[in-house]
Amino acid sequence: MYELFFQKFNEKVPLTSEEQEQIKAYLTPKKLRKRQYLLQEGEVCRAIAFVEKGALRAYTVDESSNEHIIQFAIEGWTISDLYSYLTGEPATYNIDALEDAELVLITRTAHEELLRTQPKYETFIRLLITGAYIALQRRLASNISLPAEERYTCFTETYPDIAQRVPQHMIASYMGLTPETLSRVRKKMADRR
Amino acid sequence: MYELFFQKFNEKVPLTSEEQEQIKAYLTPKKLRKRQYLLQEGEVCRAIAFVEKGALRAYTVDESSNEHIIQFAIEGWTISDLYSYLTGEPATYNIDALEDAELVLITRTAHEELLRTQPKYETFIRLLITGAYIALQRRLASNISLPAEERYTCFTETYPDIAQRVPQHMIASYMGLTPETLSRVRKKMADRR
DNA sequence: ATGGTTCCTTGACAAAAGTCAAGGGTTTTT
DNA sequence: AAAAACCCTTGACTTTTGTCAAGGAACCAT
Repeated sequence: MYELFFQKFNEKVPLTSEEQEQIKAYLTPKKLRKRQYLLQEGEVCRAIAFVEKGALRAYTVDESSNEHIIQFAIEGWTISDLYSYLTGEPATYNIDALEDAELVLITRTAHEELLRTQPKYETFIRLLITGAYIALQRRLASNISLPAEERYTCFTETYPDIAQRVPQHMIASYMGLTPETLSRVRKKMADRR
Repeated sequence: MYELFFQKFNEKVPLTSEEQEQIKAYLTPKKLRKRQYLLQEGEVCRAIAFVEKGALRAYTVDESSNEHIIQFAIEGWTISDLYSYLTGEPATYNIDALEDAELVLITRTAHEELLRTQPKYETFIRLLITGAYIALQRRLASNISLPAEERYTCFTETYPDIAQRVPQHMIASYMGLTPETLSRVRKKMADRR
């Protein structure tokens, strides 16, 4: 159940098996069916979810009830409303499963205990967030400086697995485009070959 | 010289004065004149810069030699090409001073020493990056889901100080707009009052 | 002081993206 | 097996944004 989680953990910070058992005691497994919510806007985000299996997304809904996809997460990645998680403020994101999923949850209390007692956990989290920050900065740079087509190419090259598993209209939303526009961009690309 | 740096540090992680002196020994002060580079694309980013005074920006230059502003930093904030800093890869950003500036540099070697020897430093860095990550996620959300005008309003409300100190065309670039478009957006807003 | 940047604005036009509406192919549900 | 929901595509049209060009104000440097 925790294989991938500890694989990723060990890649960042090697653990002895005692440390691993110690940490494991704080983790909560959770299964989610497709379309089930992990978090709804307005609730407090109680856990960081590491994806062992399946796919999830985080999204907002605006006044015109358009969905805007903030983030995808598949095997090996984490997802949460970090702001809500850390501050206890109501979440602004919804998170739900795009496929049946198996998660490893780090609840807020587990997080705080682990930070207090296990220095390697703090290092792990620091590296995790640093990686997420760098990835996000790339995404933002591509968003403000590239035209739609290059943004899409860039996305499919960086995340070929997500591009295949997720409906196109969600990818459009992730890139800040309408489904129609992405459809046309793809057509134009196809016509050129 | 390090007042603001340690003020911010203590807000996140309180330090004894011995700890503070210990950390201070690893820091490097640096002054920068307006228009001077802190980092040029292709170099390796050797330091995280904390701004004690002044204003800086990070930006990329594309094939058509358009500048795209990735980040601003004024008093109390940090700036760097974090990816280059951590991996030693050549930087993809340029960083320069928009006003005469006083910086506190954390060099890569200082960073590693501090991580090894001073647990509170790791906590400080973790909180720093977490804050940056959350801010970036907000910026991205506003970028993909809001029209230009609301994005601009949101920016000026969140960073009124930056909005006033920085040339408009840089703010346009930061938001992924041309200077002309931002100028028109502002005109439209002004006409409505 | 003056000549040169830099910065902002405006106009006319072009390109990109959004909106609305319809249709058809899947998959899911009942 | 039929109905419903979902997803993608396409067309016609509108809105938003970008591009190119010009001009004027403010700031700088010699």
